[in-house]
Amino acid sequence: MSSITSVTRAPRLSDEVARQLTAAIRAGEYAPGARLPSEKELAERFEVSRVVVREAMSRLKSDELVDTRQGLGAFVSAEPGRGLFRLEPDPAIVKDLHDIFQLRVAVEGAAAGLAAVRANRSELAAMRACLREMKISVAGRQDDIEADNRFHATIARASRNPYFDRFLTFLGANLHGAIAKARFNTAARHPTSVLAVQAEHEAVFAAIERRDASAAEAAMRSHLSAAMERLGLGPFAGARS
Amino acid sequence: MSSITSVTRAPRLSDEVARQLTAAIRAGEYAPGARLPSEKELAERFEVSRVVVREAMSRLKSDELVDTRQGLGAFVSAEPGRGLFRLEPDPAIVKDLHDIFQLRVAVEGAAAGLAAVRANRSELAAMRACLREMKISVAGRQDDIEADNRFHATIARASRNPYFDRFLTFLGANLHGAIAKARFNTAARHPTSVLAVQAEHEAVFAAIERRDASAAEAAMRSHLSAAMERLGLGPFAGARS
DNA sequence: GCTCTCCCACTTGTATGATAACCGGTCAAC
DNA sequence: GTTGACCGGTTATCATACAAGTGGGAGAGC
Repeated sequence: MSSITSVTRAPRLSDEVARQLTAAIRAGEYAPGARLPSEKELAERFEVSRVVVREAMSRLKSDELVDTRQGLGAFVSAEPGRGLFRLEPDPAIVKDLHDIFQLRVAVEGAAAGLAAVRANRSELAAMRACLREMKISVAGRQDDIEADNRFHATIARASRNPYFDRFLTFLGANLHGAIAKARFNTAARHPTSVLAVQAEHEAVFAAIERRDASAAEAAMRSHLSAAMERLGLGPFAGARS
Repeated sequence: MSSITSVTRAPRLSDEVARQLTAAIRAGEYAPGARLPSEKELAERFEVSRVVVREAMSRLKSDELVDTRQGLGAFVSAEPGRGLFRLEPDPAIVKDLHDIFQLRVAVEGAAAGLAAVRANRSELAAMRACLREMKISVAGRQDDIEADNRFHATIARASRNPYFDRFLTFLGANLHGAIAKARFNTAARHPTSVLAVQAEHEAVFAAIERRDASAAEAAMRSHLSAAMERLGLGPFAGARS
């Protein structure tokens, strides 16, 4: 085993200043509406130049944490961090992964319910096409992740609620890396699960096709809950009793 | 009617540069992984100083749209805007309001289901206290928005999933202003709804207290769906059939 | 004493020029 | 062929200056 490791690069000063200011505001050190110290004073306090402070402030402004007015100063927003929902990059902790996935189960379940009511003919056809593709892969004992993702994305789109769509895309992008890793780790232990997955997908689609919102939601939740277990994340605790 | 209106303040240059760069990246003008023009070149192109460009870049970095490396340049992220979910401030359009509220119904319903399984004694007590407070207000034909919000927040917390909690707080903050406005507009038309609201809240709590996840979820959805209708947003289309 | 105006100190916004740190490539030296 | 010094280009940081906006206080005018 070699002790060689990638070196830790010195973090940018503006990153660090932004981090500390964000933390201070979130901790309530500066109440909403309160005025922050001037850029000059912050620069002295952090022992950096004003440019660095300004770049940090620029990020806080973009996060709607503060609002600045020329000649007056910088003020903490009335509702800090209101227009923004952030997820830590690459949630490595299993607990976090479980919780985020749980959120996805809830939202995508509801999306499937809506899709059952609202999906049009072309969207149903798209889902059917994905199922066909996956079935071919299943015959070869393989999974087709690409068609899988497309199937789920089509359902999200068919909910006809762009916020469901966007939020699921967002969650998907954040879970993607972690899922791939978990899939790799547990692949050997569940060699036959591709058949189960295919059956679950078909159950979801069948419910959507017959316009049964309640069944579609239940089927999607059941599918995703099973997926959670396959990934070693434990079950969706609050599922239908 | 006076023609006096608030003056339009000249936007900050860094805001404008950040806006244009963001748009360009989102439009795919710079593909993921591609290198952006150097700060010097961007400064010349936008006819601003390098400071302005750097402040704009600082925001793009914070949004995880680009990644910079000293000596190399700025590169578009592999998955632009991955760690970030944004909502437009003050969604005025009823359609958007409906869609966002629908998302909330789905998530908060699931949260109630989880709370039924996981809520501890102190959380149940907190919910009970909120109900009592609201009941007092109901007797005086008034609603107690503060206790109402606290009731919902307690359920979110009792889901024991911080992501549900945070996301609902986030949605709540974004809906708050619009809800207040809608409430004001429709208050006169629904003078007796406070009684209905109280009954709905009690149904939610009763289900949570007897640990019935399915009933808690249904009750919460029914409550929020009714709330949507009271606000003139139309029903939650994909509700349990 | 009251009011109005002007001025000043302070703050943020922008520009400029300089230096340090860093990167990839070139090319001579060995 | 490998090494290592060097170079041009890029980001990171700094110092300084000036423009523009704000609020308050000094002081004139009444």
